[in-house]
Amino acid sequence: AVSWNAMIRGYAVNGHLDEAKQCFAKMPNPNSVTWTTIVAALAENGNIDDAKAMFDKMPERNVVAWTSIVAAYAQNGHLDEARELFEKMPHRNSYSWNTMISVYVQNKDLHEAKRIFDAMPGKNLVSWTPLISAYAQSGHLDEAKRLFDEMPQPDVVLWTAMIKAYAENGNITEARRTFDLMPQRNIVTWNVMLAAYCQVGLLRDATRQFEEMPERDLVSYTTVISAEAQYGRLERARALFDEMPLRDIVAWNTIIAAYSQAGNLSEARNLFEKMSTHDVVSCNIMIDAYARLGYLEEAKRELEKMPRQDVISWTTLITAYAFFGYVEEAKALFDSTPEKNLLAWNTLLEANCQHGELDDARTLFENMPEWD
RNA sequence: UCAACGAUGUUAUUAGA
Repeated sequence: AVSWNAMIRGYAVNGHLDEAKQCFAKMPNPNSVTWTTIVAALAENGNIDDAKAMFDKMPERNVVAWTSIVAAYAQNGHLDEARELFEKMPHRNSYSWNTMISVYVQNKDLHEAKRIFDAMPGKNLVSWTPLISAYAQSGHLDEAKRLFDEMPQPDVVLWTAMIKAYAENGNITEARRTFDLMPQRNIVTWNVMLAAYCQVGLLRDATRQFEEMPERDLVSYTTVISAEAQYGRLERARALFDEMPLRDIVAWNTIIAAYSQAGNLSEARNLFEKMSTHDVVSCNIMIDAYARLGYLEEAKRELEKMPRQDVISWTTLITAYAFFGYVEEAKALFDSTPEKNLLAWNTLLEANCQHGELDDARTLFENMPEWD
């Protein structure tokens, strides 16, 4: 069973869900590990209903199974169901509690995260780290630091989170001090420091950091490529991209976005066609590449070609239509959006206001399911 | 022994500055 599980997991992490399922179907005696692997894999690919169906079919459900279905709902945006299941599960271990903490943190509900945290018995580093990050992200750097200082034995992950916390709040000096102070660093630590320099536009320091790093991975390259592009140094970005020993989809997306932002649609498209696979982000970048130059039809066609769109695909297109003055078309697109979430409502509302269609804006506003 | 939790890179909107 162990080797079967390894196979299934291998397929799952590489996105080969069908093979994973086939393997599962052929397997003589799936155990609880197998079931949980499948549930998690389904959820990661957005099949929350299938994941739940699997969970319900399980012959027995242990803490791990319960925790993964909780995480599954949360990953797919069903926060309330996640919470409900968390309350309902027969036993909770630290993984379960920690999952709930980071779920609330990801949903920017710091209060609820804190409540779970306070109620949690036997907190560990994994409980503290997301909370500290959340404080920093919401501008409460002092509180983040206070919690950090309370930790007797911070590990690399927590130290690195603290560097990020300083960097996010623009304190590059403290970020660097922390970097120098910590007992050991790993590649993520180096990358965070690298990104910190990039974010504040210290590209010289970033480049030096990049060269001094003990090793460079995909993230290191992509961080610098993106930064160079952002500061208008497209040539350098491209040179780095070409220099990469390996390129993943994020690296490709980054360089394509760089060309798009520079208005070089033909090279963006050229690279897009050279890629072996596209994900939602790649397509969104292309939609934007067309849209920002006013090629709205092409942008729309790109969206329609996508196997499935996300909020960003729609807002990109709707905003572009509105931006170029096609408010009616923007509205039509909005109406064809499968899920009208707050973001899309706001986008359209904004469009109406900008073009002086205040009556429409008011009607829209009054029909919104919620406001922020 | 294999499964579920924390730190890093790419796309839109708005806000901040």
